[in-house]
Amino acid sequence: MRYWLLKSEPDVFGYPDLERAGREPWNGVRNYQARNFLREMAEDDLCLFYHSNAKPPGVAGVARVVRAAHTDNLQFEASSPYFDPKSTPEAPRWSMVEVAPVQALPRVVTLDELRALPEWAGSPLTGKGSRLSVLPVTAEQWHSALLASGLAPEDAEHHLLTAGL
DNA sequence: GCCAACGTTGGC
DNA sequence: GCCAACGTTGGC
Repeated sequence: MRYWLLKSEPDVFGYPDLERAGREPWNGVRNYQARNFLREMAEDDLCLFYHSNAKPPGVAGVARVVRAAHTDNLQFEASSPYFDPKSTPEAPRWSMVEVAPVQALPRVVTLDELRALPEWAGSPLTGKGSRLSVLPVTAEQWHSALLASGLAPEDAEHHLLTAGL
């Protein structure tokens, strides 16, 4: 059981959109490092849903991986912005997972707040100029972020989160 | 294999 | 809207 962070622009697809959708393919990732992390994800791994390009940017919710990595077919669709002419069905280059909502955080934990937490020092998220959109989160980072959101400590425990699904 | 040009991300 | 940081592309 691992923890991750997924970035999404709320103007395009925010945490409330995930709640409405119920389930969403995390497609369109076209960065090799991010793709490799997607491929490491397992079903029931938990994700911090991060709002990028937001005011303020920060973690808005918790999501769960409901399907492990498989082919992102948008890479084959010429009309898609995520089309990759160099990829072939025989050797697909890009993968996606599917995620489902777990719960909205009582309060958005902003990037500034995360930067102030010692657990987040050295994370690709808080580093200057990092653009990585899928990244691993340590258990310490996970708990510190959820506690900062105002979740009761017992609710910040992942097994209670998953039990409440 | 180098690296300049270019496109994108995402905080500010 | 700006622009720094970063990844990718492609000429050589």
